[in-house]
This record gives sequence, C-alpha cells and structure tokens, in this order.
Amino acid sequence: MKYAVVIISISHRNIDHIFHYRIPEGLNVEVGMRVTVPFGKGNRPTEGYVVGFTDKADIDASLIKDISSICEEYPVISPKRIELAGWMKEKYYTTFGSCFRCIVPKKVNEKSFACVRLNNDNEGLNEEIIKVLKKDTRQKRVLEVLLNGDEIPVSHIKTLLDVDDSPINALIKKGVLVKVYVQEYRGNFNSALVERTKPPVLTEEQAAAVYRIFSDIDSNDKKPLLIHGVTGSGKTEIYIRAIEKVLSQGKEAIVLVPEISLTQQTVERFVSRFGSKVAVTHSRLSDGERYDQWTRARRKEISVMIGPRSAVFTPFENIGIIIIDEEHESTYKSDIQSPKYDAREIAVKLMELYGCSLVLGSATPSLTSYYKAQKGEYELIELKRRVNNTFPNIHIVDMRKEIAKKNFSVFSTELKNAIAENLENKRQTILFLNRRGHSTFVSCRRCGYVMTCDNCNVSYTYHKGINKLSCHYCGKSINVPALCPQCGSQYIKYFGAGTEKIEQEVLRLFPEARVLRMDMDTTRKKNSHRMILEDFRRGKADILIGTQMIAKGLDFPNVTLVGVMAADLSLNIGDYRSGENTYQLVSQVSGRAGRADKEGTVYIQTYSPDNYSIRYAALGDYKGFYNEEIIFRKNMDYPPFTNIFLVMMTGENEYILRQTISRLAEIMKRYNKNNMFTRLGPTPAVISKINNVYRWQITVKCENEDKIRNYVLFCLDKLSEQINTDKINVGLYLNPSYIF
DNA sequence: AGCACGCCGACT
DNA sequence: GTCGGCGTGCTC
Repeated sequence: MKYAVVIISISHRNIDHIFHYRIPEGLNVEVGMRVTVPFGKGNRPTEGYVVGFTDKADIDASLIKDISSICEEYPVISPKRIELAGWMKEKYYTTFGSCFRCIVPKKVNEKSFACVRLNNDNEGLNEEIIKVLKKDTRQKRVLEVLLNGDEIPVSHIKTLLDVDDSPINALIKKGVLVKVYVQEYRGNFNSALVERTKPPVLTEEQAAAVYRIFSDIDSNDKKPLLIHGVTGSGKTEIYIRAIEKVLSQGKEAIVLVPEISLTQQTVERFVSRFGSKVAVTHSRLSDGERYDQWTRARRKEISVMIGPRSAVFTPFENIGIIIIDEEHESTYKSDIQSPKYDAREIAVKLMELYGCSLVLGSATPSLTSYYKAQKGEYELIELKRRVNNTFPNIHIVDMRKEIAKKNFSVFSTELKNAIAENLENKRQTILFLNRRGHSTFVSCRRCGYVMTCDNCNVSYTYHKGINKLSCHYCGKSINVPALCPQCGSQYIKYFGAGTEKIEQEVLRLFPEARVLRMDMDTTRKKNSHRMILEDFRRGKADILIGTQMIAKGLDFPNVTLVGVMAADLSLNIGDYRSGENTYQLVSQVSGRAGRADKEGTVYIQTYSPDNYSIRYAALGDYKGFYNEEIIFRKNMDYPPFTNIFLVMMTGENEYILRQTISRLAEIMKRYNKNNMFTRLGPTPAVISKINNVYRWQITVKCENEDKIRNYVLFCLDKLSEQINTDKINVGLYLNPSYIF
C-alpha cells in the first residue's frame, strides 16, 4: 500500500496509462478520489484519479513524486464505475482520462448562501432575547421571525422586513443569532409547484407488462426488457409503477429521455408522483448546476433522475432500474464528442455491474433492439391497445399523379382541400418538411450552373426572409447574384422547397390563415422554441410549419390534420438506415394528429408511394415493416448483421489527404487475412469539403465488433509508423448514426 | 496536453 | 559567438 495508482486526467494516448504516486503523511487518500499531482518536468499541478494502491512500482522509487492534495474529501468515482471507465476506454477506443471526465462532472465551486438562526450554545441567551424584545426596534422584528428556531436565509429576512444587514449583524454580535452557510443546489426543479396525483387504474395490458417488469426486478438473472408499445398505450405509467417498486426496495432509478421530450409535461408527470425525490438534468445546465444535481444523487437526497443520455452516469450506487424511453432515438449515441458512447450500451453494462433492471421502450423500436428481442437477447413486451386515442386516418398521396395532372405546387389537391376544410372547422394543422430555407438549390436555367459555397462542396440554400443564399455547413451567406456568375444570363431559378417556401405558399393559398413556422431559423433566440409551441397550443395560429423539431413528442389536442410534405426526403439520403428513419419519422409525425377525442387525418405526400417503409408506417404495422427491413439488412450485409466502421480523414491539403488515405487502404489490404473484412473506399465523403477542409473516407465491415475495432486501430498505428499524419485528422465511427 | 531539450539559421 | 525557430520525446 505504499503507492497510489493514478490515472492522469489528460486525454492523450501517450499518457493513457497508470502513474504511481507516494501518499504524504497525514493525507487521507481513498480509491476513487480526485487528486492533484505534480506532473511532468515542471511539476505542474495536474488533476488525476486514484484507481488503486500497490506496494510495488515498475519504475525506480526515486522518480516517484508525492500526491499534492485531494480535490474532494470523498471519492468521486466508485470501484464499479472505475471498471466501467476501463470498459468504455476499450469499447470506444479512447483514453481513461476522457472516460473519467465523462463519468464524473467537472469540479466546480459549491454555491452557498447565508442563513441565521438562534444561537443555541449561548448561556445568557434568554436574558439577551428579553432585552431585545422589550424595545420596539428593528432588532426586535428580526428576532420575532426567528424565535421558533428556524434557519432562515438572510436575504429572506431582508426582503420580508425591509431591513438591511445592521440589525441582523448586531444580533449576531450580541450572540443571540448565529450565521450559517447552507449549500445551494443550482439547477433544481421546484417540485413543490407540481400537484401530486394518484395512480390511475391500469389496463389489463399495462398490468401484465408491469407484472413482467416486477418479476425481472425480483430476479437474479436480469435481461433487458424491450417494451414495444404503440403511441398512447400508456408506457409512462408502466415506468412509474416499476420505479415505485424499486424505490420501495430502497433503490434508485434513472430515466433517460431524448432531450426534445424533456418538456414540462413529461417531467411533471414524474414529479407529480415522486415529488422531491426526482431531479432533472438537461443539456442546457451549466457546469455548476450539473455538479449540484450530481451531488444530490451522490448524497442520496434524490432517488430518481430524469435526463438525456448523460444522465446514465448519475452516481447512484444502489441502482434498481434504468429506463430508456424512445429507445430508437439517435440522440442516445454521441457521435461528436469522445468517448462516442451509446447510452443504451452503457445501460446494459450498468445492468451487468449493478444487477439492476433495464427497460427500453418505444412505439417504433430500433431495428437492432427488436432483432435482439427476436433472438431472445432481450425480452419483448408488447402493448397493442391505445389507452385513450385512436389511430389516425392516413392517406398516401402519389405526387407523380399530381404532376401528371399538371399540378406543380408543393401541395397535392387532396392536402390543399383538407387544409381548407380544417381551417373552416377551426381546427389546427401541422405541416412537416425536414428542410429549412426557401429553396434548396439555385441554378441558372441557361447553363445549368448551380450556386455553390466556395468553402464547402454544397449548394447554397436560398433564404427569402433575409434574401440571401446561405450555406448550411459553414454558415456563410451571400447576396443573390442578379446574373449567372458563369454565363451572365439573368434566368436564375429556385428549386427544391424548404419550410420558408411552404410558409409562403400557405399564405398565398390561405391568406386568412394564421401561420407559425418552427425551424432552426426561427428558433435562434433563447426561449423562442417554447414560445412558438405555446402560441400554437393557445390557438394563436391555425397552421404550424416545421422541420424535425416538430415531429416528436408534441401533443396538441386541437390538431386534427398533419401533412408530411415530402416523405421521400429521409428515404433518399443514401444510408442503410433510411427505411428505418422514414418509418420512424412518418409514424411520429402521424402521431401528432387526432389525439384525445378528435379523429385525426394524415396526408403523406411522396413520389414513392409503394415504398414499404411508407406503406407500413401508414398502416401502423411495425412488425410488417420489421420483417421486410430485416431481410433487406440481411441480404445487403448491413447492421444488425454486421458492424460498419467508418474512418473519416480530413485535411486542408487535398493531395496529402488522398496520399494518406490511399496508404491506409494499402495497409488495410495487406493485413486483411482471410478477407475477414470488407472494405469500401477510399471515397470522398458525401460532403467532400466543409469550410475548406477536404473529407475522404473508408468504411470497413465485419460481423465481430472487437475484431473490426482492433483491425482498424492496428492499421492506423501502422500508418502513423510509416508516414507523418500530423496534418491529417482521423475520425473513427462505429455504426455511426448519421452520414458524415 | 504541455513543457524541456536540442539542433540549425539570422542577428548584435 | 547567441537568440529563437519548432521537430522530438517524456511525463510516476
């Protein structure tokens, strides 16, 4: 036990290993503590984590330095979570440092506020009190408030009695009162404002689902449970019952939800049943707020945490259940920051480490999860009945026929008529188009020249509001040229509709309609997101036009019509997941129509009306979709039957970039024994240049996840041995959730 | 990551 | 002779 084994909190491959430090006399160092150690030539103070102790160091004892200090009096990471960090490091090919920083929040100063209360230790207290109370002074008024022994914030007293510090300070000086500092938890959700509710009666189906979760909670052999429940089948109530059971056993619960559904409504649903036991996190919390909510969990002051994917790291050491709602959402995977973890995978690991239950729920499960359920790796629970809403009437509109009828508008005749009728009936309409701006490309009718951003290889989008061409990748915007930059002709035409264009058309066709538009351009300002939805809910508009951000989780009782303007958009993005994405998107958008008592109608405009994703989504037949999609995945050798590893190389010098990636391809070819790996590329990325940085990629496929990871990392090591790769940036993505 | 060391060209 | 460019290498 002579030395502490320390992981240095610097994310770099060269220092991604253990270091030994001596423990100075009198310093209480425990496993899991965050410490400051001298590091490097200059002994600069560096943050580290103690992961163990040892008698024997593998280097000369004279080189070993002392730990300088501990950052907190308590361990910030438990042994099980240290194990999790080690597992994450391998799985997500990163450093210990970055995994620790992901699991433990940044150290921030705690915030406290001053309170005063009666000084219980003062012997002559009563005499002093009587003396003060005799005279009609400000001190008397202050004292009266505190006589019952309460601890009250100084600021409250000041506003309540309209006094300043002096009477309070005078009382402290006399020894009547004492000042104490109380920690303030930042980012707290005020649960006192939410009314507590009683549990509703469960339907037969819900009760059966709850029963199965209960038996998993009581079992020693845990398995992830996948709830496939149609929209409105009452999944939340099932989650709540499961949490109640876990809490009654003295254990804790984590609920993961996509950021977008962290609305007041969802949160209140849980708070109304669990009150102050619940804490909520979201991505907009500051470091201090995040740290404080984390502290409350660590101190067992709360037992339910609701939050987005990062909430999976809530430091409950007695976890009973993890629930992942809308489990198909791509936001559970972080593809940008390292470690590029998947909260669903972390949850499975936590299930193994802590023996807790894991429940995944969705109306449109991810293909991978459903496949696991089919194989018996997960247990499937189905909810087929809706508690209180009906399936909408869904019409697929063949836009090719509209063109044949010489209707070149963005609206089919059917949808246009339906909007008119809905307006007349004073009902609300949602129009969905997953593309912002007015026109998605602008070109010359004479020579065919397309206006393209010179920093990026993408066409400019025309924004009518600002009357500019704007690049959605680097943000550059330019004035619309009056003449074609190539041939000088004045015949410049706008193609491809975005939300702005839809808005313009709606206003042209229905001048009396009140319209709201919600996309990245109209929600730049803080709170504008909430304001638009609020206005729509209050009936201040008849039609809401929007992108992806209106597709999910919204529940407006007066919306009876939904129009999907172009279902083909998600279908044609050239990704193996496009069918799955389309099914999910169409189902979600359709779910916005006709909740509660009013029947809903949905029009899906498409140029591929026979596509199975669209057809099954219109029927609400997930199984039908799954059965077809899984055959496609199997035939094409796509996930879940294989793993796709994307190596994305970027660099400012296109020549060096191409040389480097070609060399990598050669190395990959040489070490591909028995042709275990299928390689595609090198090819330019879909967007081959962003902000003057060129982008090329290689994809590798293999069934075995460990093998593919080791192979790619091995080949990259070989590459950096052979040539200088300093000028090249390498991004690694295992089964990425979007196209890069 | 960050910092020191070290090996070469342009200066007082 | 020395100041300073950043390539290389190490960190308990």
